[in-house]
Amino acid sequence: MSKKPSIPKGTRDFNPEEVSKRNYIFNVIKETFSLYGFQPIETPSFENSETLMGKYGEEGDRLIFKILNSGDYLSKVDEKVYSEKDSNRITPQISEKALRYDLTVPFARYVVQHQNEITFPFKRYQMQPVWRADRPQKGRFREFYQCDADVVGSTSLWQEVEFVQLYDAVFSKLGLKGVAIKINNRKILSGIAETIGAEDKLIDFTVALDKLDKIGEEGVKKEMREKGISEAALQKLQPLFSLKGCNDEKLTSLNGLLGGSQLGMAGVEELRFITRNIKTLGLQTASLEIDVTLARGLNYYTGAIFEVSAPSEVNMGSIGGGGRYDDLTGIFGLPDMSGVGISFGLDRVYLVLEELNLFPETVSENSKALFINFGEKEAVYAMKAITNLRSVGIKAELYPDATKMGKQMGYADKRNIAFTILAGEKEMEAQSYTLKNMKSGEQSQMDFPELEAFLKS
RNA sequence: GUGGUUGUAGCUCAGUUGGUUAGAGCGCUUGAUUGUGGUUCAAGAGGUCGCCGGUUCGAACCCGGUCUUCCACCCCA
Repeated sequence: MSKKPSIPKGTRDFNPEEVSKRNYIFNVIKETFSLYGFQPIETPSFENSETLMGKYGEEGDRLIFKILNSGDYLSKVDEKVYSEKDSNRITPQISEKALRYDLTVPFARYVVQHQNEITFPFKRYQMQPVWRADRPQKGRFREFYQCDADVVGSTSLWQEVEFVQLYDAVFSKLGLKGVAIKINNRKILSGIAETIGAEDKLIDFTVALDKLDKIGEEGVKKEMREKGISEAALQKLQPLFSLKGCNDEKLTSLNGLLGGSQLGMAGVEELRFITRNIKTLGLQTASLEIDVTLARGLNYYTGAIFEVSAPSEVNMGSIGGGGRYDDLTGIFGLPDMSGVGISFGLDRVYLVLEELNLFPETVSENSKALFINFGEKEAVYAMKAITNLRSVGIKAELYPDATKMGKQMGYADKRNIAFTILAGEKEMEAQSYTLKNMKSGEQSQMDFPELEAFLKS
């Protein structure tokens, strides 16, 4: 057993069926991105460490896969640093490159680097794997795909409106009904922190608030107290926990709560614009819900924050997220470039569709028909037909060996090929083919035009 | 990073207080069936019990370490 080869923790192999299903999701997302005017780019799977390090917080830095330098990398290490055995200080000396951790930061780097060639607003999509040195668990892998669409160079809230539509379009096409797109605004979170006098504890405050649906009101309050948020502040926060009703009602309540905060009010206005227009335009199957407890990616979001959760019955966490960041390219020296984007987690969407049995049967990239091999002369006859079928786009193949028929049938059966075609001496004489439906067992003899027409339908 | 969990045939799993030769179902191969698969029947192949070490007359079973699986927390897609 131990001698068997294996793959690293948190990685996966994909069999033909799985790849077909993944491609199906991939294509739906790609087509939708394209339909909304986004254009594809790709970036390298690894970047210079300084491009990535420090962009995702302390936790993120730990999760970045570092690539060891080539050659005698230890010889260049500073003696003193080496003797101290401090990993954090040695790492930059032995590793100058790191695997891509997400698609947003490389995109920011791309925009800054290519700013003179880019026409703004720039709408790009990108669907590539990313790597994180996380401990794997349900729906969490060390190598997984993200599908991102972002716009940079426009502060228009119509972008946010379109992203909500885009989420709705993709999940509707995938047959994932009733998805809730949750939306919040970083400005509201800052505004609340301001009103309760906890600006300096914004991160602690939002991280705790984010857990509301998991640990409940009391749990959140307990965590906030532990982080040093005063009892008076918690008192002021009370209306937040009982925020109810439709989006409009929530916004009205928030207005009251945020009375003193200009920033908070601005956030409310932004949300009002988005929800109002979505209401006017309508959504196919998804719904848009304001959720003030939503607090993701605070490291760079400055305006709207999106999150799409998997349906509650599958227990998967978020399958997509995004938001607006006013200053993403600032860290690379290009200030005042506002951007907004969303991301789909391909692997999690896959797990959700699989669990809910939502993959259409037609995603298979399997052959439509297998020709039985009766020997050399018959194989030539079959190959002529196969060549013609392929030229009109019908997937067909010949069983490579002239073995016993039972074996060839069994092969078609196991590969789930819908039809087998018998072309032996009998058929050759009549210039015909015997087509067998592997599901029903029915057989019928026909000439080539009939065969082609049948397989094409 | 913290806590737990798992590992026995290709797959899913049994395996007694530590005791001869480690089992089942499914799958696989062959045959019944020389132009018919999925059903049935018969026969057969297949395992260094994750790995390393320890305790013991004796270990799949007990102990330690290690890797792996899955799960929760943290964080995230």
